[in-house]
Amino acid sequence: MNDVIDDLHRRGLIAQSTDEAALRAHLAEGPVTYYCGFDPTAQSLHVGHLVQFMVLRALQRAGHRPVVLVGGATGLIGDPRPSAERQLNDRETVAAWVARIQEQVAPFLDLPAERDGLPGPVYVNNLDWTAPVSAIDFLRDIGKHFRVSQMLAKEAVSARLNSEAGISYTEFSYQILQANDFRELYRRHGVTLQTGGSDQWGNLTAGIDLVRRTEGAKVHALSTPLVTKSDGTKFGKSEGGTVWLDPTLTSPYAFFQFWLNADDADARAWLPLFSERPAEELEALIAESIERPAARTAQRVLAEDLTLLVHGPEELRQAEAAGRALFGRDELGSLGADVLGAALREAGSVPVGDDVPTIAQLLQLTGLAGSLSEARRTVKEGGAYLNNERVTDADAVPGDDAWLAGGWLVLRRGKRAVAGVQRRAATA
RNA sequence: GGCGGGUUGCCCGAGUGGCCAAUGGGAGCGGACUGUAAAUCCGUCGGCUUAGCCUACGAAGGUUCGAAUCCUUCACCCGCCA
Repeated sequence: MNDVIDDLHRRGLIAQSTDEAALRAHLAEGPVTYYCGFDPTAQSLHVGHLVQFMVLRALQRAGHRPVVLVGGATGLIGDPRPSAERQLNDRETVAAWVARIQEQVAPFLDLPAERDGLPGPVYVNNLDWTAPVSAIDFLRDIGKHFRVSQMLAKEAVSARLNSEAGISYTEFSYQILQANDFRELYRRHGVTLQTGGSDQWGNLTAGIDLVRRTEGAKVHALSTPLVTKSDGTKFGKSEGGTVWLDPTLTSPYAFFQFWLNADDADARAWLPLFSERPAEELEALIAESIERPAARTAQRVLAEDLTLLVHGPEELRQAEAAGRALFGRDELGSLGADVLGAALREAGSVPVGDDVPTIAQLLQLTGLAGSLSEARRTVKEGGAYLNNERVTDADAVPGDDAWLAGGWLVLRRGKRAVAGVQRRAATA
Protein backbone atom coordinates (compact mmCIF):
# COMPACT_ATOMS: atom_id res chain seq x y z
CA MET A 1 0.00 0.00 0.00
CA ASN A 2 1.48 3.31 -0.97
CA ASP A 3 1.11 6.07 1.49
CA VAL A 4 -1.64 8.66 0.85
CA ILE A 5 0.54 11.34 2.31
CA ASP A 6 3.30 10.51 -0.16
CA ASP A 7 0.76 10.63 -2.91
CA LEU A 8 -0.56 14.01 -1.82
CA HIS A 9 2.95 15.39 -1.51
CA ARG A 10 3.84 14.16 -4.95
CA ARG A 11 0.84 15.94 -6.38
CA GLY A 12 1.68 19.12 -4.51
CA LEU A 13 -1.55 19.06 -2.56
CA ILE A 14 -0.02 19.55 0.88
CA ALA A 15 0.96 23.00 2.03
CA GLN A 16 1.14 22.29 5.71
CA SER A 17 0.31 19.51 8.09
CA THR A 18 0.38 18.84 11.78
CA ASP A 19 3.04 16.40 12.98
CA GLU A 20 3.38 14.44 9.78
CA ALA A 21 4.88 11.31 11.27
CA ALA A 22 2.01 11.10 13.72
CA LEU A 23 -0.50 11.70 10.96
CA ARG A 24 1.00 8.97 8.79
CA ALA A 25 0.92 6.55 11.69
CA HIS A 26 -2.68 7.48 12.40
CA LEU A 27 -3.72 6.94 8.80
CA ALA A 28 -1.88 3.62 8.73
CA GLU A 29 -3.77 2.29 11.73
CA GLY A 30 -7.02 1.99 9.87
CA PRO A 31 -9.82 4.03 8.38
CA VAL A 32 -9.72 7.59 9.61
CA THR A 33 -12.79 9.79 9.55
CA TYR A 34 -11.89 13.21 8.19
CA TYR A 35 -13.73 16.33 7.24
CA CYS A 36 -13.63 19.44 5.14
CA GLY A 37 -16.05 22.33 5.35
CA PHE A 38 -17.49 24.63 2.70
CA ASP A 39 -19.13 27.90 3.63
CA PRO A 40 -22.10 29.06 1.57
CA THR A 41 -20.81 32.44 0.44
CA ALA A 42 -22.47 32.14 -2.98
CA GLN A 43 -25.05 29.96 -4.64
CA SER A 44 -22.43 27.62 -6.00
CA LEU A 45 -18.90 26.41 -5.36
CA HIS A 46 -16.29 27.34 -7.94
CA VAL A 47 -13.13 25.85 -9.43
CA GLY A 48 -11.11 27.13 -6.48
CA HIS A 49 -12.93 24.61 -4.31
CA LEU A 50 -11.87 21.70 -6.47
CA VAL A 51 -8.54 21.33 -4.70
CA GLN A 52 -10.40 20.37 -1.55
CA PHE A 53 -12.27 17.68 -3.40
CA MET A 54 -9.05 16.31 -4.80
CA VAL A 55 -7.77 15.84 -1.26
CA LEU A 56 -11.06 14.43 -0.02
CA ARG A 57 -11.10 11.93 -2.88
CA ALA A 58 -7.47 10.91 -2.44
CA LEU A 59 -8.08 10.11 1.21
CA GLN A 60 -11.30 8.35 0.39
CA ARG A 61 -9.62 6.16 -2.19
CA ALA A 62 -7.08 5.24 0.45
CA GLY A 63 -9.92 3.82 2.51
CA HIS A 64 -10.76 6.69 4.81
CA ARG A 65 -14.22 8.06 5.56
CA PRO A 66 -15.13 11.56 4.43
CA VAL A 67 -17.45 13.91 6.24
CA VAL A 68 -18.44 16.93 4.22
CA LEU A 69 -19.68 19.93 6.11
CA VAL A 70 -21.65 22.77 4.64
CA GLY A 71 -21.43 25.80 6.87
CA GLY A 72 -25.00 26.86 7.40
CA ALA A 73 -23.89 28.49 10.65
CA THR A 74 -20.43 29.75 9.77
CA GLY A 75 -21.85 31.12 6.52
CA LEU A 76 -24.03 33.42 8.61
CA ILE A 77 -21.01 34.80 10.44
CA GLY A 78 -18.29 35.09 7.81
CA ASP A 79 -14.71 33.91 7.81
CA PRO A 80 -12.55 37.05 8.03
CA ARG A 81 -11.04 37.91 4.69
CA PRO A 82 -7.71 39.77 4.70
CA SER A 83 -9.12 42.75 2.85
CA ALA A 84 -12.32 43.78 4.51
CA GLU A 85 -15.34 42.88 6.55
CA ARG A 86 -17.89 40.72 4.78
CA GLN A 87 -21.39 41.84 4.03
CA LEU A 88 -23.76 39.61 5.97
CA ASN A 89 -26.20 37.64 3.84
CA ASP A 90 -29.68 37.11 5.19
CA ARG A 91 -30.68 33.79 6.63
CA GLU A 92 -33.01 32.70 3.85
CA THR A 93 -30.34 33.36 1.26
CA VAL A 94 -27.74 31.38 3.15
CA ALA A 95 -30.19 28.53 3.73
CA ALA A 96 -30.93 28.40 0.00
CA TRP A 97 -27.23 28.35 -0.81
CA VAL A 98 -26.64 25.59 1.71
CA ALA A 99 -29.24 23.43 -0.02
CA ARG A 100 -27.72 23.99 -3.44
CA ILE A 101 -24.18 23.37 -2.30
CA GLN A 102 -25.13 20.20 -0.47
CA GLU A 103 -26.50 18.83 -3.70
CA GLN A 104 -23.49 19.97 -5.62
CA VAL A 105 -21.00 18.35 -3.30
CA ALA A 106 -22.40 14.83 -3.24
CA PRO A 107 -21.27 13.52 -6.65
CA PHE A 108 -17.64 14.13 -5.87
CA LEU A 109 -17.52 11.46 -3.21
CA ASP A 110 -20.18 8.96 -4.11
CA LEU A 111 -18.59 6.37 -6.21
CA PRO A 112 -15.49 4.93 -4.59
CA ALA A 113 -17.01 4.54 -1.15
CA GLU A 114 -19.66 2.19 -2.40
CA ARG A 115 -17.23 0.24 -4.46
CA ASP A 116 -14.96 -0.39 -1.51
CA GLY A 117 -17.78 -1.36 0.75
CA LEU A 118 -17.01 1.49 3.08
CA PRO A 119 -19.69 3.50 4.78
CA GLY A 120 -20.78 6.29 2.43
CA PRO A 121 -19.70 9.84 3.03
CA VAL A 122 -21.49 11.74 5.75
CA TYR A 123 -22.97 15.15 4.96
CA VAL A 124 -23.51 17.59 7.78
CA ASN A 125 -24.52 21.18 8.36
CA ASN A 126 -23.01 22.99 11.31
CA LEU A 127 -26.20 24.98 11.79
CA ASP A 128 -27.67 21.79 13.29
CA TRP A 129 -25.49 21.98 16.38
CA THR A 130 -24.67 25.66 16.39
CA ALA A 131 -28.13 27.20 16.20
CA PRO A 132 -29.43 25.58 19.42
CA VAL A 133 -26.55 26.87 21.55
CA SER A 134 -27.54 29.83 23.69
CA ALA A 135 -25.25 32.80 24.20
CA ILE A 136 -24.73 31.71 27.80
CA ASP A 137 -23.82 28.15 26.81
CA PHE A 138 -21.58 29.41 24.06
CA LEU A 139 -19.61 31.67 26.37
CA ARG A 140 -19.43 29.19 29.26
CA ASP A 141 -18.88 25.92 27.49
CA ILE A 142 -16.97 26.96 24.42
CA GLY A 143 -15.61 30.47 24.86
CA LYS A 144 -13.91 29.63 28.14
CA HIS A 145 -11.46 27.41 26.29
CA PHE A 146 -10.19 30.17 24.07
CA ARG A 147 -7.46 32.63 24.97
CA VAL A 148 -7.92 36.00 23.36
CA SER A 149 -4.17 36.40 22.94
CA GLN A 150 -4.08 33.27 20.81
CA MET A 151 -7.10 34.32 18.82
CA LEU A 152 -5.49 37.68 18.12
CA ALA A 153 -2.34 35.99 16.94
CA LYS A 154 -4.10 34.16 14.11
CA GLU A 155 -3.02 35.60 10.82
CA ALA A 156 -6.53 36.21 9.58
CA VAL A 157 -7.28 38.30 12.66
CA SER A 158 -3.99 40.13 13.09
CA ALA A 159 -3.93 41.14 9.43
CA ARG A 160 -7.30 42.76 9.86
CA LEU A 161 -6.41 44.40 13.15
CA ASN A 162 -3.45 46.03 11.47
CA SER A 163 -5.53 47.21 8.56
CA GLU A 164 -7.80 50.17 8.30
CA ALA A 165 -10.77 47.86 7.96
CA GLY A 166 -10.40 46.51 11.47
CA ILE A 167 -12.53 43.53 12.43
CA SER A 168 -15.95 43.09 13.93
CA TYR A 169 -16.57 40.94 16.98
CA THR A 170 -18.70 38.78 14.71
CA GLU A 171 -15.90 37.80 12.38
CA PHE A 172 -13.43 37.67 15.24
CA SER A 173 -15.57 34.86 16.68
CA TYR A 174 -15.48 32.81 13.50
CA GLN A 175 -12.56 30.64 14.54
CA ILE A 176 -14.43 29.58 17.66
CA LEU A 177 -17.33 28.29 15.60
CA GLN A 178 -15.09 26.36 13.26
CA ALA A 179 -13.12 24.94 16.18
CA ASN A 180 -16.35 23.86 17.76
CA ASP A 181 -17.33 22.11 14.52
CA PHE A 182 -14.22 19.98 14.71
CA ARG A 183 -15.01 19.06 18.31
CA GLU A 184 -18.62 18.32 17.47
CA LEU A 185 -17.64 16.09 14.59
CA TYR A 186 -15.07 14.36 16.75
CA ARG A 187 -17.81 13.59 19.23
CA ARG A 188 -20.50 12.65 16.71
CA HIS A 189 -18.52 10.85 14.05
CA GLY A 190 -15.07 10.29 15.46
CA VAL A 191 -13.50 12.78 13.08
CA THR A 192 -9.76 13.08 13.71
CA LEU A 193 -8.56 14.98 10.67
CA GLN A 194 -9.61 18.23 9.08
CA THR A 195 -8.47 19.41 5.70
CA GLY A 196 -8.77 22.86 4.17
CA GLY A 197 -7.04 25.60 2.24
CA SER A 198 -3.82 27.08 3.56
CA ASP A 199 -5.74 30.22 4.48
CA GLN A 200 -7.70 28.03 6.89
CA TRP A 201 -4.68 26.98 8.91
CA GLY A 202 -5.54 29.17 11.86
CA ASN A 203 -9.05 27.76 11.98
CA LEU A 204 -7.78 24.20 11.65
CA THR A 205 -5.39 24.56 14.55
CA ALA A 206 -8.03 26.30 16.65
CA GLY A 207 -10.10 23.12 16.35
CA ILE A 208 -7.17 20.90 17.21
CA ASP A 209 -6.54 22.90 20.36
CA LEU A 210 -10.16 22.76 21.42
CA VAL A 211 -10.39 19.00 20.96
CA ARG A 212 -7.19 18.47 22.88
CA ARG A 213 -8.31 20.68 25.75
CA THR A 214 -11.79 19.35 26.14
CA GLU A 215 -11.58 15.79 24.85
CA GLY A 216 -7.96 15.06 25.61
CA ALA A 217 -7.58 13.71 22.08
CA LYS A 218 -4.92 14.30 19.50
CA VAL A 219 -6.41 15.22 16.15
CA HIS A 220 -4.80 16.34 12.90
CA ALA A 221 -4.95 18.88 10.13
CA LEU A 222 -3.80 19.10 6.57
CA SER A 223 -3.84 22.20 4.40
CA THR A 224 -3.66 22.61 0.65
CA PRO A 225 -1.62 25.28 -1.11
CA LEU A 226 -3.25 28.24 -2.74
CA VAL A 227 -3.60 27.52 -6.44
CA THR A 228 -1.86 30.29 -8.33
CA LYS A 229 -1.45 31.56 -11.84
CA SER A 230 1.89 32.45 -13.34
CA ASP A 231 0.74 35.96 -14.21
CA GLY A 232 -0.17 36.68 -10.61
CA THR A 233 -3.88 37.08 -11.18
CA LYS A 234 -6.40 35.14 -9.17
CA PHE A 235 -7.06 31.53 -10.08
CA GLY A 236 -10.57 30.64 -11.14
CA LYS A 237 -11.66 33.63 -13.16
CA SER A 238 -12.24 33.80 -16.88
CA GLU A 239 -13.58 36.48 -19.19
CA GLY A 240 -17.03 35.81 -17.86
CA GLY A 241 -15.95 36.10 -14.24
CA THR A 242 -15.89 33.26 -11.72
CA VAL A 243 -15.84 29.75 -13.09
CA TRP A 244 -18.59 28.03 -11.15
CA LEU A 245 -19.23 24.34 -10.75
CA ASP A 246 -22.96 24.82 -11.25
CA PRO A 247 -23.73 24.16 -14.94
CA THR A 248 -26.45 26.79 -14.96
CA LEU A 249 -23.93 29.45 -13.92
CA THR A 250 -20.96 28.27 -15.97
CA SER A 251 -21.87 25.98 -18.84
CA PRO A 252 -19.90 22.75 -19.20
CA TYR A 253 -18.62 24.22 -22.45
CA ALA A 254 -17.29 27.34 -20.72
CA PHE A 255 -15.88 25.17 -17.95
CA PHE A 256 -14.06 23.01 -20.49
CA GLN A 257 -12.78 26.11 -22.27
CA PHE A 258 -11.49 27.57 -19.01
CA TRP A 259 -9.02 24.72 -18.65
CA LEU A 260 -8.25 24.51 -22.34
CA ASN A 261 -7.24 28.17 -22.36
CA ALA A 262 -4.87 27.90 -19.41
CA ASP A 263 -1.39 29.10 -20.13
CA ASP A 264 1.29 26.48 -20.61
CA ALA A 265 3.13 27.00 -17.35
CA ASP A 266 -0.12 26.94 -15.38
CA ALA A 267 -1.48 23.87 -17.11
CA ARG A 268 1.68 21.91 -16.30
CA ALA A 269 1.65 23.10 -12.71
CA TRP A 270 -2.03 22.29 -12.24
CA LEU A 271 -1.99 18.90 -13.87
CA PRO A 272 -0.81 16.92 -10.82
CA LEU A 273 -3.11 18.88 -8.55
CA PHE A 274 -6.27 18.20 -10.50
CA SER A 275 -5.72 15.07 -12.53
CA GLU A 276 -6.04 11.71 -10.84
CA ARG A 277 -4.05 9.90 -13.48
CA PRO A 278 -1.04 7.85 -12.37
CA ALA A 279 2.24 9.61 -11.68
CA GLU A 280 4.06 8.12 -14.67
CA GLU A 281 1.34 9.22 -17.05
CA LEU A 282 1.37 12.75 -15.68
CA GLU A 283 5.13 12.94 -16.13
CA ALA A 284 4.78 11.83 -19.72
CA LEU A 285 2.04 14.38 -20.32
CA ILE A 286 4.13 17.20 -18.92
CA ALA A 287 7.11 16.13 -21.02
CA GLU A 288 4.85 16.10 -24.04
CA SER A 289 3.57 19.55 -23.19
CA ILE A 290 7.09 20.94 -23.04
CA GLU A 291 8.10 19.28 -26.25
CA ARG A 292 5.04 20.16 -28.27
CA PRO A 293 3.31 23.04 -26.53
CA ALA A 294 1.08 23.72 -29.50
CA ALA A 295 -0.73 20.43 -28.93
CA ARG A 296 -1.73 21.72 -25.49
CA THR A 297 -1.78 18.26 -24.05
CA ALA A 298 -1.77 19.38 -20.46
CA GLN A 299 -4.67 21.75 -21.05
CA ARG A 300 -6.66 19.04 -22.83
CA VAL A 301 -6.19 16.52 -20.07
CA LEU A 302 -7.20 19.04 -17.44
CA ALA A 303 -10.25 20.03 -19.42
CA GLU A 304 -11.25 16.42 -20.02
CA ASP A 305 -10.61 15.04 -16.57
CA LEU A 306 -12.28 17.90 -14.76
CA THR A 307 -15.28 18.28 -17.03
CA LEU A 308 -15.82 14.56 -16.61
CA LEU A 309 -15.49 14.80 -12.84
CA VAL A 310 -17.67 17.86 -12.40
CA HIS A 311 -20.25 17.45 -15.15
CA GLY A 312 -20.15 13.83 -16.23
CA PRO A 313 -19.42 11.92 -19.44
CA GLU A 314 -22.31 13.18 -21.55
CA GLU A 315 -21.59 16.84 -20.81
CA LEU A 316 -17.91 16.28 -21.48
CA ARG A 317 -18.72 14.79 -24.87
CA GLN A 318 -20.94 17.76 -25.71
CA ALA A 319 -18.45 20.35 -24.54
CA GLU A 320 -15.69 18.73 -26.56
CA ALA A 321 -17.82 18.41 -29.65
CA ALA A 322 -18.91 22.03 -29.32
CA GLY A 323 -15.30 23.19 -29.19
CA ARG A 324 -14.42 21.10 -32.21
CA ALA A 325 -17.36 22.40 -34.18
CA LEU A 326 -16.76 26.04 -33.36
CA PHE A 327 -12.97 26.10 -33.52
CA GLY A 328 -12.35 23.30 -35.94
CA ARG A 329 -11.24 23.47 -39.55
CA ASP A 330 -14.62 22.45 -40.89
CA GLU A 331 -16.70 24.94 -42.77
CA LEU A 332 -19.59 26.00 -40.59
CA GLY A 333 -21.90 25.48 -43.55
CA SER A 334 -20.97 21.83 -43.66
CA LEU A 335 -22.12 21.19 -40.12
CA GLY A 336 -25.49 19.60 -39.58
CA ALA A 337 -28.24 21.25 -37.60
CA ASP A 338 -27.80 18.79 -34.73
CA VAL A 339 -24.05 19.34 -34.29
CA LEU A 340 -24.29 23.07 -34.75
CA GLY A 341 -27.30 23.42 -32.49
CA ALA A 342 -25.73 21.38 -29.71
CA ALA A 343 -22.50 23.35 -29.94
CA LEU A 344 -24.20 26.72 -29.86
CA ARG A 345 -26.53 25.79 -27.06
CA GLU A 346 -23.43 24.82 -25.08
CA ALA A 347 -21.69 28.07 -25.95
CA GLY A 348 -24.75 30.14 -25.19
CA SER A 349 -27.42 31.28 -27.56
CA VAL A 350 -30.33 33.59 -27.96
CA PRO A 351 -33.51 33.28 -30.06
CA VAL A 352 -34.75 35.92 -32.46
CA GLY A 353 -38.00 36.30 -34.31
CA ASP A 354 -38.64 37.38 -37.88
CA ASP A 355 -37.67 40.91 -37.07
CA VAL A 356 -33.94 40.27 -37.13
CA PRO A 357 -31.80 42.69 -35.09
CA THR A 358 -28.63 44.32 -36.40
CA ILE A 359 -25.19 42.86 -35.82
CA ALA A 360 -24.54 45.35 -33.03
CA GLN A 361 -27.79 44.45 -31.33
CA LEU A 362 -27.08 40.75 -31.67
CA LEU A 363 -23.65 41.18 -30.09
CA GLN A 364 -25.32 42.82 -27.14
CA LEU A 365 -28.20 40.35 -26.94
CA THR A 366 -25.85 37.39 -26.83
CA GLY A 367 -23.78 39.05 -24.15
CA LEU A 368 -20.69 39.08 -26.34
CA ALA A 369 -20.68 42.84 -25.86
CA GLY A 370 -21.78 44.61 -22.71
CA SER A 371 -23.45 47.54 -24.42
CA LEU A 372 -24.41 48.71 -27.87
CA SER A 373 -21.52 51.13 -27.86
CA GLU A 374 -19.15 48.31 -27.03
CA ALA A 375 -20.66 46.22 -29.81
CA ARG A 376 -20.13 48.98 -32.36
CA ARG A 377 -16.61 49.48 -31.13
CA THR A 378 -15.89 45.77 -31.51
CA VAL A 379 -17.05 45.89 -35.12
CA LYS A 380 -14.95 48.99 -35.73
CA GLU A 381 -11.92 47.20 -34.27
CA GLY A 382 -12.46 44.29 -36.58
CA GLY A 383 -13.25 41.90 -33.76
CA ALA A 384 -16.75 40.82 -34.74
CA TYR A 385 -17.42 37.79 -36.90
CA LEU A 386 -20.58 36.35 -38.37
CA ASN A 387 -20.21 32.72 -39.40
CA ASN A 388 -16.43 33.14 -39.19
CA GLU A 389 -16.38 36.13 -41.49
CA ARG A 390 -15.38 39.52 -40.25
CA VAL A 391 -18.23 41.99 -40.02
CA THR A 392 -17.63 45.58 -41.10
CA ASP A 393 -21.04 47.18 -40.67
CA ALA A 394 -22.45 47.20 -37.17
CA ASP A 395 -25.86 48.25 -38.38
CA ALA A 396 -26.21 45.55 -41.01
CA VAL A 397 -28.87 42.90 -40.62
CA PRO A 398 -27.86 39.32 -41.40
CA GLY A 399 -29.22 38.41 -44.81
CA ASP A 400 -31.31 35.38 -45.64
CA ASP A 401 -28.26 33.54 -46.95
CA ALA A 402 -26.46 33.91 -43.61
CA TRP A 403 -28.63 31.41 -41.78
CA LEU A 404 -26.99 28.03 -41.35
CA ALA A 405 -28.53 24.62 -40.79
CA GLY A 406 -31.32 24.67 -38.24
CA GLY A 407 -31.71 28.43 -38.51
CA TRP A 408 -28.49 29.28 -36.72
CA LEU A 409 -26.05 32.16 -36.88
CA VAL A 410 -22.60 31.84 -35.37
CA LEU A 411 -21.56 35.10 -33.81
CA ARG A 412 -18.05 35.52 -32.51
CA ARG A 413 -16.16 38.24 -30.74
CA GLY A 414 -12.41 38.06 -30.85
CA LYS A 415 -10.87 34.64 -31.01
CA ARG A 416 -12.68 32.80 -28.31
CA ALA A 417 -16.03 34.26 -27.43
CA VAL A 418 -18.73 32.54 -29.44
CA ALA A 419 -22.51 32.62 -29.21
CA GLY A 420 -25.39 31.38 -31.29
CA VAL A 421 -28.45 33.12 -32.62
CA GLN A 422 -31.40 30.97 -33.56
CA ARG A 423 -34.23 32.09 -35.71
CA ARG A 424 -37.65 31.23 -34.44
CA ALA A 425 -40.38 31.12 -36.99
CA ALA A 426 -43.12 33.42 -35.82
CA THR A 427 -45.99 31.17 -34.86
CA ALA A 428 -49.45 32.42 -34.21
C1' G B 1 -11.88 71.57 19.72
C1' G B 2 -8.32 74.59 16.21
C1' C B 3 -5.41 74.74 11.59
C1' G B 4 -3.96 72.59 7.00
C1' G B 5 -4.36 68.77 2.97
C1' G B 6 -7.45 65.56 0.31
C1' U B 7 -12.10 63.02 -2.19
C1' U B 8 -11.25 62.41 -10.39
C1' G B 9 -13.33 57.16 -14.91
C1' C B 10 -12.64 49.39 -13.09
C1' C B 11 -7.72 50.60 -10.06
C1' C B 12 -3.51 54.00 -9.45
C1' G B 13 -2.93 58.88 -10.68
C1' A B 14 -2.48 63.97 -13.68
C1' G B 15 -5.44 68.12 -14.39
C1' U B 16 -6.52 74.84 -10.87
C1' G B 17 -12.20 78.70 -15.61
C1' G B 18 -13.00 77.31 -22.14
C1' C B 19 -8.71 73.32 -26.78
C1' C B 20 -11.80 67.96 -20.84
C1' A B 21 -15.45 62.21 -21.77
C1' A B 22 -10.85 64.48 -18.99
C1' U B 23 -2.62 63.39 -19.82
C1' G B 24 -0.05 58.91 -18.10
C1' G B 25 0.28 53.80 -16.09
C1' G B 26 -2.28 49.17 -14.88
C1' A B 27 -6.48 45.94 -15.73
C1' G B 28 -10.06 44.84 -19.58
C1' C B 29 -11.33 44.44 -24.79
C1' G B 30 -9.89 44.04 -30.24
C1' G B 31 -6.00 43.37 -34.11
C1' A B 32 -1.08 41.48 -35.77
C1' C B 33 2.23 37.29 -34.59
C1' U B 34 0.93 32.27 -32.73
C1' G B 35 -1.19 27.19 -30.64
C1' U B 36 -8.60 29.04 -29.02
C1' A B 37 -1.12 29.84 -25.01
C1' A B 38 2.77 33.44 -23.03
C1' A B 39 5.68 37.60 -24.41
C1' U B 40 5.77 41.68 -27.82
C1' C B 41 3.82 45.51 -30.99
C1' C B 42 -0.55 48.36 -32.58
C1' G B 43 -5.44 49.98 -31.57
C1' U B 44 -9.42 50.64 -28.16
C1' C B 45 -11.24 51.60 -23.47
C1' G B 46 -18.93 56.20 -20.03
C1' G B 47 -23.74 55.67 -22.55
C1' C B 48 -27.06 56.42 -26.71
C1' U B 49 -31.47 56.70 -31.87
C1' U B 50 -23.05 57.39 -32.77
C1' A B 51 -19.72 62.83 -37.96
C1' G B 52 -24.54 64.42 -33.22
C1' C B 53 -26.49 64.05 -28.37
C1' C B 54 -26.83 62.68 -23.06
C1' U B 55 -24.63 61.62 -18.28
C1' A B 56 -20.05 62.25 -15.53
C1' C B 57 -14.65 64.56 -11.80
C1' G B 58 -17.50 62.89 -3.05
C1' A B 59 -23.09 65.33 -2.24
C1' A B 60 -26.21 69.68 -2.67
C1' G B 61 -26.52 74.66 -3.99
C1' G B 62 -24.20 79.22 -6.21
C1' U B 63 -20.94 82.63 -9.40
C1' U B 64 -20.07 82.71 -14.87
C1' C B 65 -21.68 83.15 -21.72
C1' G B 66 -18.89 78.73 -19.96
C1' A B 67 -16.71 74.94 -13.88
C1' A B 68 -13.34 68.73 -12.62
C1' U B 69 -11.20 73.58 -12.00
C1' C B 70 -13.93 79.66 -8.32
C1' C B 71 -17.59 80.39 -3.85
C1' U B 72 -21.04 78.22 0.15
C1' U B 73 -22.85 74.19 2.98
C1' C B 74 -22.67 68.92 4.05
C1' A B 75 -20.30 63.92 4.27
C1' C B 76 -15.97 61.02 4.58
C1' C B 77 -10.42 60.43 4.75
C1' C B 78 -5.30 62.14 6.05
C1' G B 79 -1.71 65.18 8.65
C1' C B 80 -0.22 69.06 12.50
C1' C B 81 -1.58 71.57 17.14
C1' A B 82 -4.69 71.15 21.70
